[in-house]
Amino acid sequence: MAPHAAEGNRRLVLSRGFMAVSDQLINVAVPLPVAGPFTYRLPTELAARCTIGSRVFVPFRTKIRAGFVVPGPPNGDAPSEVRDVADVPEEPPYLRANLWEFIRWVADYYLLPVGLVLRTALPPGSDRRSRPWALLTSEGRRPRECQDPKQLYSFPRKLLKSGAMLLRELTNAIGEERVREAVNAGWVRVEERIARPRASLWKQRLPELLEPAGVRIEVAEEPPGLTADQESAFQRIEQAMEKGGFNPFLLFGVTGSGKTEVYLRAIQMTIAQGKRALVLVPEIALTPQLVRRFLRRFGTGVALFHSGLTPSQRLDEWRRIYAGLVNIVIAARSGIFVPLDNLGLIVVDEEHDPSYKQEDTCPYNARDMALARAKLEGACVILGSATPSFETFLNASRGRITRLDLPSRHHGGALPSVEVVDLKTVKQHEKKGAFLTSTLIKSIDAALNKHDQVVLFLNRRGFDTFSQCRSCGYVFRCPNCDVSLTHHKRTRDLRCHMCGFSRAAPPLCPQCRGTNMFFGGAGTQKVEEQVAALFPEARIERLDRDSTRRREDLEGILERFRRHEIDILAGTQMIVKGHDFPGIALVGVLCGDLSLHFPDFRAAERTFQLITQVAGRTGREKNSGRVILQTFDPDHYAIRHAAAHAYEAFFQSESALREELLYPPFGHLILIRIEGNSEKRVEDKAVAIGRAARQIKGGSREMTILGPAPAPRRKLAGRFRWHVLFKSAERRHVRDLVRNLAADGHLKGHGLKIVVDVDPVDML
DNA sequence: GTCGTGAGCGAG
DNA sequence: TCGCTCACGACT
Repeated sequence: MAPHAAEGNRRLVLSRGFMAVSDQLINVAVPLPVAGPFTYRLPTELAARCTIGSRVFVPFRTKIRAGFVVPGPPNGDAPSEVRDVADVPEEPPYLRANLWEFIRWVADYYLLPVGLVLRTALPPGSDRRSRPWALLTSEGRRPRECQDPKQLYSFPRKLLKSGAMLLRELTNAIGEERVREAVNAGWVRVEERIARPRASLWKQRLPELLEPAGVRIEVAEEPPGLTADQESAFQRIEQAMEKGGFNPFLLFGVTGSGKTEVYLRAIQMTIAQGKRALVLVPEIALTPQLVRRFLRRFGTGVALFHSGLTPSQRLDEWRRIYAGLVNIVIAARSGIFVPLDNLGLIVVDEEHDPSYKQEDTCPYNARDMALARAKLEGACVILGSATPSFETFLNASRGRITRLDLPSRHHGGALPSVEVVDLKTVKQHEKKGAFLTSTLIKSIDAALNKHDQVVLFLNRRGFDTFSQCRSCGYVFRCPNCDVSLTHHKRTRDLRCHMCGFSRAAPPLCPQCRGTNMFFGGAGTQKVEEQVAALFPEARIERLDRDSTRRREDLEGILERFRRHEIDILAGTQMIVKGHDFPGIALVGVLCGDLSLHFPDFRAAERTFQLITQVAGRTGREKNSGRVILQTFDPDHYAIRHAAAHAYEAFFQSESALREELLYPPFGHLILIRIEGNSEKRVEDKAVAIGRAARQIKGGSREMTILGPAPAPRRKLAGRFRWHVLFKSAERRHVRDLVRNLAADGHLKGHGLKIVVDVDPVDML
């Protein structure tokens, strides 16, 4: 039995350890980018506190490190001499079998080593490793005055007193040479030691976790009544939940249709069934309103889990979740791995948001994995959006996901009318580089006269998009990232938006020594400035990554806007996220097609989503919502359909293109991203992978190999990037190709980072 | 991720 | 000829 089961908390009671009859073999997964699990022998004396899911300390290569006992038969490839588990800390088994099953599923789907997924899934501090210690031998304790004079040096007091110290400390104290001599003389011996976590850690902190201080929220508020649409959507969910099992829904509701209330009802139902709910939101820091609403409704049984927390806060939340002290978890994408047991519902809010996709060493898409996890756990899923991702909508139209519509706004407001302004026909002096046309200026004026609020949206940040010499055409570029630098007037410098590089803005062109440097273009700062010049009476604020470095800045600006202490809010994509402001009468999209010409097949989808979302900021609760959509490309289908609020028409147009080119979800993509400091080596590797892939492919017409090619952002944060893209109508073809490449050792290279990105989202 | 191993080249 | 650096690949 567990010697440390927390009192009054049945969930933390350890199940009986393994039978302690004799040493037995167990499987251990280590949180490293290696495949696994590995087989170890569990000494009899450790068996009692060890069970499936336990953290164990095992010798792994030269170190002792943390691993996790996982179910399954011993590894068939294990050598005859397996090593012994070194220690088992006294704590509950961390890794429940269902979470492990999910981790394995993710690893398999994304072709990742299971240890890597395990690492991303674990709470902070669970991965520990041993360090070498210097131990004083009995020989070393003996007085040795009459020996060789070289041996007369004294050891640090610490070593003599306690008989052990970190090898590193000893080396610092007496030098590497003397340590070596002491070891050779047999006075000191080196041993790997891992600090055992204090058994009290789980026990001690739990009572305070049961009653988190200072988080008490006022009693749960009474839910408001539902509209007819909300009611019928909820009823479908309710029926499915009564039936139980895996049930995926797309909640397709226009902006302001009250999707959140449907989530809240579904969660309430989940809790009434004695189950738990996981709510994923794109960027928790950007949605304080949503979080507050959940806390108001459900009180203290809510945990927040996101990267903005400190490691110890994260661990505390993780423990509360693990211990079953919360019924609801609101989390960013990494929350897909929270140890929430008895899962009845997963909500993915704004499911189209690209931030659900993690791009770095462990690429996964939390939205897709929400479906996978719900399926494994037999839970219900609600994917909510006003502008569903193309993939989700196609799944819904194919009947794999049940579509629920909220076609009207819950306060009876109409969708705003959108007026398209063709920037091609507008005179240059009107635009002034800040895209302020006379139509827009007149509309702002009219709105301000009625004491209404205005939102101006520009899909870029900073003072300029770039800075150019008008004489010779020179453009400042980032030496690390090869993108044009942005001029910031306040700090009078040029900055790279990719890596943060900055340099002073010079008065002369470095190429032709001309004085005609042009810091033109448009950014939110410039917009703010010009609008301020045009409307000196108006209270104007800027909302972008620069003006909201800290989270409080963002909340402050949003709060003041809500209280109507700001008349005009100019901002970038941040403005698009689901903030609910009733008083916005006018939305100006300064240049709708800035996102349209990215070298990415989702550019049209993204543009449609951005315009639709920002347009949806207005016309709530009032009928007077108005949108001015300025664009150089008014005939583009993404712009046209966004202006007409015609999601399905957009979907049809996009469908034809995607199907023809076999883009997702008609085709399946795997991107191999190769990154490194030496472009030559990166390129060589990319070429080698491309060649090997074509060889494996042979004459097969089942798939397409694109590239190798330098990535659109060829240089990012000082590293060169190339990629190779595989595409096929059937998923298994590209998967098999990548597996073959990996088996032949093509997907590793020294000094290179090679990432296999299944279902890539950001291909820049 | 990390570290021991063996190949490859420089100082003695 | 010893010894250093660097790429490789395996980790139970």
